[in-house]
Amino acid sequence: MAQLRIIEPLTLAALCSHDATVHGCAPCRHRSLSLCAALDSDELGMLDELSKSVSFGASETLFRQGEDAEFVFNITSGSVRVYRSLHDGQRQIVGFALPGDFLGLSMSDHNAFSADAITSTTACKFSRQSFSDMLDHEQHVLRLLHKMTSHELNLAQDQMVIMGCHSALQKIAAFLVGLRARWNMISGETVHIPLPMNRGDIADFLGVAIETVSRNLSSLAREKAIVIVPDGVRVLNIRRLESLARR
Amino acid sequence: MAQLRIIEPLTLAALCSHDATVHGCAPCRHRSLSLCAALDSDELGMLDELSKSVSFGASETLFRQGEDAEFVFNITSGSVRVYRSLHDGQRQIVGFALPGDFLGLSMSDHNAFSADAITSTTACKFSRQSFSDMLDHEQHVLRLLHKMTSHELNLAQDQMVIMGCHSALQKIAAFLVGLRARWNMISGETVHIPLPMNRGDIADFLGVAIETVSRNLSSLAREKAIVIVPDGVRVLNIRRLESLARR
DNA sequence: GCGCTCATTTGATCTGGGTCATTGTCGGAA
DNA sequence: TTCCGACAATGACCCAGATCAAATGAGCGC
Repeated sequence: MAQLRIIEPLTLAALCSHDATVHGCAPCRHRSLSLCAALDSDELGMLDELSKSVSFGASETLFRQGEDAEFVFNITSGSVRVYRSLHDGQRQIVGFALPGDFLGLSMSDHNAFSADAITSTTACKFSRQSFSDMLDHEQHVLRLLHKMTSHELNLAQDQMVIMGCHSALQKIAAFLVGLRARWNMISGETVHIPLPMNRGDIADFLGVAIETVSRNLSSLAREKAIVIVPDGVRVLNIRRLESLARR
Repeated sequence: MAQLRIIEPLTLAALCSHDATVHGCAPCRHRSLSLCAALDSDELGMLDELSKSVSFGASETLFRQGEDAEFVFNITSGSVRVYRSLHDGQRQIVGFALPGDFLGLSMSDHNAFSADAITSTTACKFSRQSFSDMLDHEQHVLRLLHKMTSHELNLAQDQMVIMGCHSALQKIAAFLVGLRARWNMISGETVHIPLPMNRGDIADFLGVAIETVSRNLSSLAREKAIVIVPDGVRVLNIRRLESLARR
C-alpha cells in the first residue's frame, strides 16, 4: 500500500532555511516520523551552513548512475524520478521524490541510480563529504539519518509487495493510494492526487506497459473510483482503491 | 542482479561469540563491507553481553508481522524467509536471511513482516530496547548499523529492479545470480548454489507462479546453464545466467 | 518392502497484459 | 490560424505465464 520513496517526507528538508517561506520547520514537525524534534538549533544551523539552494528545469539531471556521488539532495519543491537504466535500454524507476524527500541516503561512493527533475524542481544540496563528516560529530543527526534510512527501507519493501501483485489493476490502485498518502502529508489534500510524472514513468515504476497504465486508469474512471483530470486524478471512492491495493 | 537481504552479510553476526567456532570475527572481517573493523573490543564485548543464542526448527517462527518488535536477530546458521501476508491469503516474500544476516534493521516498534525458519536455524537474539539504548552511547555501532541499513536499502532497490523484469526467465536468472553471490560471500562456493527454500518460496519472492519457477529452472537445465540437484543447483554457465539477469 | 504425504515437474488450456497501430487532445511555435 | 510533436487513450492481435490437472519423484513411518 505505502509506496517507495527514495527519500523521507520532510525532515531534513525543513532544516535548511532556504526558501523558508515555504519550507520552514513548523510545517515539518507534524509530518511523518516527526524526526525534526531530534535536532537542536545548533544542529539545524550546522545543516544550514552545509547546504546550498539549487534548482532544475524539467528533465534536467540531478545526478547520473555510476558517477561519483558528490552531493546529497533534499527536495524543497517539484518532483524527481529516480531510476536505473539497464543494458537492454529498459528503465526501472525505483521511486519518485517529492518536496521534503531526501536523495542520497545510501551514502555509497557512487550513485546506484540516476535522478532527474520531472517538473521544475528546487532542492537543498549538501556536499556528501561534509555531510558525512558531520555525522561523525553529530550523534543526533546520525540517528535521524538512520531512522530515515530505515523508514526508506520499509517503503522499498512495501514497493516490493506492490510489484509482487499479479494484477496490474492492483498495482495501479496501490500506486494511487500510496501517492495520495504522500501528497496528504505534504499538502493535506486527499481528493486531488497530482501526477507530475507521465504514464511512461508510472509504467516503468510498476513494471507494466504504458498502455496498461492508461487502460487501468480508464477502467478505474469508468467504474467511478477516480476522475482523470489534466494534471492528475481526483479520488471518488478511496475504499475501492484501498480494497484493490492488497495489504 | 544483486538480491534482497533483510540483513547484512556477516558483520554483527561475527560480533557475538556464541558458536564462536563457526562464526568468529576472523572469517567475518574479509566479508561484505568489512564493517567489523569499525568496532573495538569493548564494543564487541558489549554486544556479547546483550545477545543470547537461540535456535529454531524448520517452519518455526522468529517473529510475526504486527506483533511488538521485541528482539532483533542475527542469523548464525540456517535460513529464514521474511514475508508479508496479505488479506487475500497471498504472501509476498521480501527476502531470505542467510548466515550472517541481520533481521530487524528497521527498528520500528512493531514488525512489518513475519519471519520463519526455512531450515534449522540458529541466531543471536538481542533485546531491541537494549540494542537501541546501546546505539545512543556507541557511535561506532550506530554508524555500523546505519551502513548496514543503507546497504540493505540498496539491495531492496536492486530487488525492485529484478521484479520489474517483464520476463520470468530473467527473474529466475537474477535470483540465482544474486543468491550465488551471497553464498560465495558465506562459503566461497561459486558452483553449487544451495536452495533451502522450496519452489513456492521462490515464486512468492519473485512474484510468479510455482510452475513458472519450475519450468524456467528446467529450461535453464535443458540449455545446460545449470544442473538441478536435490538441495539446490549447480552452475554450469554463469555467463548465460548473468546475461539473462539484466543490469 | 509398502503406503502415505508432500514437493516438483510436466502437460493442456485460457486469459491478462504486452505489442503494434490508430486516433484524439493539448500546447507551443510560426 | 495551422502545423507539429508529445502524451494519452483505445482497439486488434498474440503470447508469456497463470491456472487447472495429472504424473512423477522423494522422503518417511510402519
